[in-house]
Amino acid sequence: MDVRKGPWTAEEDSILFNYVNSHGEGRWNAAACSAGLKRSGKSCRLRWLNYLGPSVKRGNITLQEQLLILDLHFQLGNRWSKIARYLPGRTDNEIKNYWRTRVQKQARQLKCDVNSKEFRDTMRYVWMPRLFERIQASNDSISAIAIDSDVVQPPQSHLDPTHSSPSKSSWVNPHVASTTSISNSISDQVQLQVSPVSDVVENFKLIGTSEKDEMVILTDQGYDGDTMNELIGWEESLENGLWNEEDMWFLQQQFSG
DNA sequence: AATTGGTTCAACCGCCCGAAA
DNA sequence: TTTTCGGGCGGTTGAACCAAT
Repeated sequence: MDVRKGPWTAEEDSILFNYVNSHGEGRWNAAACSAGLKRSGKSCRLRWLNYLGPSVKRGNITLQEQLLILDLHFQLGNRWSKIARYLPGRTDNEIKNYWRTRVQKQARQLKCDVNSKEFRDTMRYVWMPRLFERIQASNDSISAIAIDSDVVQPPQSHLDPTHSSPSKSSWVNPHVASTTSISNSISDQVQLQVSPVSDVVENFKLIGTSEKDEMVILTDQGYDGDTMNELIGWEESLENGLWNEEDMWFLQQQFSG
């Protein structure tokens, strides 16, 4: 039998959307047949979970979400579906794509392995703290999230005419933190909306005060002068969103002395 | 205006696991 | 106990898009 592959049409989307809405999820092979879709059950499941599902959140990954992804990847590795559970509305596919297109790209530009100590330390002691600072400085601050902490992303879909753009501060699921065993991490700070106390954030506080001592922290992580120079001279990074001009200024303040 | 090279992301593939037959 | 099947997962691909030349 002929099974269609490739991009889904609006008509196929509509058929699957209506079918799942009236029959529920699961039994995807049977669903594909019953709905009259010339698609594999797998393809239907994927389309629903990654695109059509009412909880799928669209739009750019926020600073908070970036921070969560980095922190969770530290703890869980490439367990995309597990990471996705901490980011309501985001799919494992989306997170995996973010990691591959943004994070791995940074490693390539630094000419180091994404799993190397150098790169992991760069993330942990430079990139993540800067993200955290930017979150605090922006309107997306954690205090703002705390105000909205009881707001969970409402169901939405591109097929739903009432669909509105996601609220910037409504992605936090207050139920997640209570079910996670991950502790003392940024994910907890964000999920629980409490004041920052994690190791990473503590280190950031130290680094962020621009005191000379903090260079010790960084050099203790194994950076030599050349590596630091590469970091500082890494101006292409300005263009891809991970570092902004303020970041580069910050790095220069920290490392050029 | 056409071409080229890089980036993004939706979709597929292959493997694995657990439940049911 | 073995086989089959549905579903989940991580890795990979390729079309669409965009910016630079």
